[in-house]
Amino acid sequence: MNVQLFETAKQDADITLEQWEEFAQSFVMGQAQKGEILLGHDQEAKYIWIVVSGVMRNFDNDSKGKEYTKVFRGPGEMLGPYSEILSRSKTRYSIQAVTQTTFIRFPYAQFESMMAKYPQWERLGRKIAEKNFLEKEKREYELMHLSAEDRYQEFLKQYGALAEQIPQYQVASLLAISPEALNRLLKNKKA
Amino acid sequence: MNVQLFETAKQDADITLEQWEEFAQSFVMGQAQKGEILLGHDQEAKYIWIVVSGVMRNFDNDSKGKEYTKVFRGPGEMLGPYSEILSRSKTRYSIQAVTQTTFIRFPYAQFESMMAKYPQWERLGRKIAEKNFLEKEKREYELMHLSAEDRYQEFLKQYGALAEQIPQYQVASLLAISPEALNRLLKNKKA
DNA sequence: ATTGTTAATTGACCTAGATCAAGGACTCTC
DNA sequence: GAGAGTCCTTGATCTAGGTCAATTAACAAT
Repeated sequence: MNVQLFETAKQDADITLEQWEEFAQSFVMGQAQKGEILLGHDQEAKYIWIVVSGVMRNFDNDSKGKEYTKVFRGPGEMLGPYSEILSRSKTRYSIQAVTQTTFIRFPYAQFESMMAKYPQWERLGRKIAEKNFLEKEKREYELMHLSAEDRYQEFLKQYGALAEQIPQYQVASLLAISPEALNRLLKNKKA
Repeated sequence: MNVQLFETAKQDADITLEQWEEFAQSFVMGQAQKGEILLGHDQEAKYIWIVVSGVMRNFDNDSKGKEYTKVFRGPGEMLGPYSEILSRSKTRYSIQAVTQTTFIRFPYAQFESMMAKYPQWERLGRKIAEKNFLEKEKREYELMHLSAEDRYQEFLKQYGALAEQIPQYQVASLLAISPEALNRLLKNKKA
């Protein structure tokens, strides 16, 4: 996992192995049970998680308890309160283990100090921000242009094998529809 | 305008005046009539615009001709086919002058070469990507959580004085509702 | 095995916003 | 000042998806 991430970093921004090791000093391994909340609402936004195995998600719920999921992440992917860190605010969206997971966690401050020290890391930081931006643009497009059904198709395409590990009501919360609506949509598909 | 942008760049990333001038060599001033399309669908994505006066927008339309606006920009703000440049694809969203405008235009390649040359520019590039990301996250939140009416309130808050210069049907296309729906919403407000 | 808990399913009904169609109001231009 | 565009307004009707309520299925935990 660690190795795979380094390879990407090397390719994106010529990160050296020495630098990566300096960075990885801050890594802490951990595990979480299905459903466990790793970062709750209104807490301090400090850490980024890397999924080693399992599925994690970033979600919140409104005043009526309705859930909204921003993203699911699987093995080799990162997630965390990125926007809250950037805007220096308390967390709005929680981080949760969707399934039993193993993860690596590091403080974003460590990444920041790498960026301050090495221009290549600044570049890596830019690439990451750009990638996240592109992801959000795609999402904006889907939310604006597509029907619930078409968003579901996109979901399948994007998440592939991960999709099966995610409970239906959480998928609904990603698509911004009710669990009942998703259920009916699926029923009609089969017929 | 140029001066104001430099000040921001200086503050965000310690850009020096010499560097800024090197960058600004690529600036070309221009004007556009109300409604004029500066970058159409399916063209090569190369340039970024800086609004000097007036209002510009980034929009597209689906197969039925329905419009979708991603963003409006006013004086001192930038817009362009950012995601298309980053993903090296042909433009999906067009750039249009909403009102009579004056603008500066520069090739993104110039910005890229500044980033390759100076670490501070890499940092500036990161800050810009992060800012754009935060904007999209806000938008994702609004599209997922808020009703058309609440999105309209957010629109007023975000765009302030610019709002008055934008035709109603274009505002509707930002909120992802039909012009008729926005009109009714406004009528009910007044009553 | 039995009970408690969480998730999925189904039905009945409701509502925000879409769509279609037809007028008005305002600008321009000649 | 008469058309010709645009844009805005209003009415009638439709529909995707929401909400509420009840049932069943799946899974854990004792």
